[in-house]
Amino acid sequence: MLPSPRVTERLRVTVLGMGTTLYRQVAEDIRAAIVSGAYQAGARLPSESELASRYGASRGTIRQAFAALAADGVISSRQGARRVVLGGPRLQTFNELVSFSRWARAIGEEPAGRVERLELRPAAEEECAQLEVPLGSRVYHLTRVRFLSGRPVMIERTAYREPVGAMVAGMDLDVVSITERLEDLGVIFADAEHQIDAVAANSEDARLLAVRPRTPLLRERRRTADPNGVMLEWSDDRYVGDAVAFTVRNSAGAKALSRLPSQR
Amino acid sequence: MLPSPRVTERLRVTVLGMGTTLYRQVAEDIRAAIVSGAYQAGARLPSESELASRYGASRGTIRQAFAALAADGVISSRQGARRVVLGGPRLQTFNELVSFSRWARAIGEEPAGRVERLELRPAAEEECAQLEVPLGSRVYHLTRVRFLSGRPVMIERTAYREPVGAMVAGMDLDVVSITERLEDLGVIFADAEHQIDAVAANSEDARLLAVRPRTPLLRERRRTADPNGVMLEWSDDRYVGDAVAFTVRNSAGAKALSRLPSQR
DNA sequence: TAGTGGTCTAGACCACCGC
DNA sequence: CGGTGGTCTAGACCACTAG
Repeated sequence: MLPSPRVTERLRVTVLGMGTTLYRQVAEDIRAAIVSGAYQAGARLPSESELASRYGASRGTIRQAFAALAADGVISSRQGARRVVLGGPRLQTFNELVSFSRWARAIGEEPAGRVERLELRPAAEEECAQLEVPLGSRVYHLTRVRFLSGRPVMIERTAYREPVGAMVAGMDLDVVSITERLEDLGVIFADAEHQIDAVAANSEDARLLAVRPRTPLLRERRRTADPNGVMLEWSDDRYVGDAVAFTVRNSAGAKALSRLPSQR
Repeated sequence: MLPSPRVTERLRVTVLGMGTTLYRQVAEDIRAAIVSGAYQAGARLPSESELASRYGASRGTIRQAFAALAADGVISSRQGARRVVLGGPRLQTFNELVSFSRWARAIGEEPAGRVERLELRPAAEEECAQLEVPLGSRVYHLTRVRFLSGRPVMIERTAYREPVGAMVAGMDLDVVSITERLEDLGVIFADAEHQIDAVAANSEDARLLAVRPRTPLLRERRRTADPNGVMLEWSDDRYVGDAVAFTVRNSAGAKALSRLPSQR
């Protein structure tokens, strides 16, 4: 069941701590109650007005909490009826999706990486288009094999736009998570676009991943931008087909996925 | 530029028409202005207060409009700074993602389908789990090859839960879009979960898609639920690897995608 | 028909950005 | 520092669901 906090102004400050907000707290309480099994898939959740009085909050705040859960595909709602719990796997944070290392640790595996190549070279035509830099620009290009608990599962080939490229070049490349290191340096990753398809392993892929040529690989090409929409990186990541899968939730109200005819 | 409607109560009704709401109208206006090129990628959008006065609306309504655009990955926002237009492809509606036919028409191709098998049989263990029906239940199982402009690009193997299965069985199966037909019959598809990975074509896949065995296929396994969270269908769709790709947008605030270690 | 979510208003205070 | 978005309140009316 959901907690029933007695809320006074003083207590609320105590309960929330710094940096938290009330609607996030409400959302987390509901999420926790669902994860704990108190609300099974298909269960009807408390009404907005009940939660509002229970938390001493206004209806708008409770609606913000529900909206956050709906955006994550955790609940559904229809006018006139109570909100309903949807089943399905827990979703990952944005950061876990951009950083292989964060993702690996989140699922209890030990991430590792081996740098294959790092070069500063003129960007290929596709890289210029994806990074939105002029033709002929030079970009840093990094190739790494990534491991989960010792097994090679992915090759990443990433082009970094300046000035991020220079930061990467100046890094100790044995560091496991380049993303986390960049964030320490003040780079903010805010928005990513993932394009997912299937390709056959070429000879380099096969060698680096220790699979036979023509083995099916799951390819994720990803552009990541900062909060102003400036492209920071463009990556071609190839996963061993039976090592990984992507999951997408989408609801009638939230369009996050699209299916594209492939150009090649 | 965004339109500057003079808003009186009377005019607003005229402009909006039936079934529309003000915040949707505002969102559509902004989206149209972006699509038209009036706001390029990276451009800063008008402030909430400016739009509020321009539409004669409250700030909350304008925020609802922006929230809808942010959920679609069209804009980003940070406290203290104007909202910014993000680039990227237009997203598809939920309906276009669940229905192959709708998707095909939306990208200007002619959809077609050839029924390979339709059978009523006991559900496999995985099907029971995915459809959330008891072990031993019988489900309708449909296998179809789908074509884009005459070329076979996908095999769908779909299990329908009752009572949807019976509707499918009673249908003229030469109908191109089963999904649309079901919606005519009152079935509402509200929420979908897509799991995407890469597999090698088996002999049946190869024969039906006219490719060589072991060709890489992009596999999408999809569960679709109604607004109450009741599972309606569970489908294993396999696309020819070079025919199709999926695109996902995700931002720091909206978690829709997750990456999973594969079980098999 | 009573309850519930959907939409909307008109305020308020704060944290943060950029000039 | 002024402007902006983030959070929150306390109302209101309507459309829809469910019993």
